[in-house]
Amino acid sequence: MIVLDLKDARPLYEQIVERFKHLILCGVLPEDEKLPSVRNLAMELSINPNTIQKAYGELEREGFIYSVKGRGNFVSSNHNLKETKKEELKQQILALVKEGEGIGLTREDIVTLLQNGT
Amino acid sequence: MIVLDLKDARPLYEQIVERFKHLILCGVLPEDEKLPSVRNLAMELSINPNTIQKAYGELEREGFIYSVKGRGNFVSSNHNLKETKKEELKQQILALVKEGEGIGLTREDIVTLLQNGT
DNA sequence: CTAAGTGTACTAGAAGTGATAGTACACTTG
DNA sequence: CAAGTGTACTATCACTTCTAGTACACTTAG
Repeated sequence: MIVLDLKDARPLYEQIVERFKHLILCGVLPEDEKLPSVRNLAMELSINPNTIQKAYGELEREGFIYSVKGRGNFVSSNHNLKETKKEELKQQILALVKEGEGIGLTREDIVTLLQNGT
Repeated sequence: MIVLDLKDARPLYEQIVERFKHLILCGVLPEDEKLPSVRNLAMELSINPNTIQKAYGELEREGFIYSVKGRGNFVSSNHNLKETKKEELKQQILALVKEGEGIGLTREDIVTLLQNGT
């Protein structure tokens, strides 16, 4: 379910966070689905349980999952998360487009890009 | 000319590199313009000369500037750099759009975004 | 030629972050 | 009760960033 890239410059816990965010936003992990336990996932990925805990802590802080002592971590409702993520993506795209305008990349170029991928 | 954000999570040398890249790509710094000397800029920014040297080394490695011993660092020709940067931006935008499609962000949404900024 | 300014290279150390290792405790479930 | 779970804590190692200081070769202005 989770794949790590040790050659990636980003920290392991960050990769785990991002991977779970994606799985949750795309609906692969439905609401109230139980995530792998801290110790299980650590075993599976051959990394330290503390690293998983750090990732889960971050996911909880950002509202993607909720945690129940003694039972496990579970997926939160993802409707609001989706809308937030959509807005975030739009702002990121807009920022890139604006950066491009400074060096001669037109909005027509972008529309063309969206149409045929070049 | 260069402004540092100490609260930024990114390393100082990386901020310097990005700032100069922007100034060069946008034409603020024309071809063969002389950059501030390592020691001068370090003084001005109140940071260590080694940090400037690291930034200049990176800019040279990436072809944005060239260095002449005893004289200084100078801006390279920026035509190819611009084209490369444009392609890079287009790929980044495309990647974000594809990510958005997975959670229900349509290409029409993007076109609307480009038209009126929302 | 000399002095000042320049790029470059190197070592050393402080501080912060990421990851590991190990332990401990409270809670839930079977 | 036993096993599995989340959580918290300390200690340690490795790596990166940044600073500090030194040294040397080159170019230019005087």
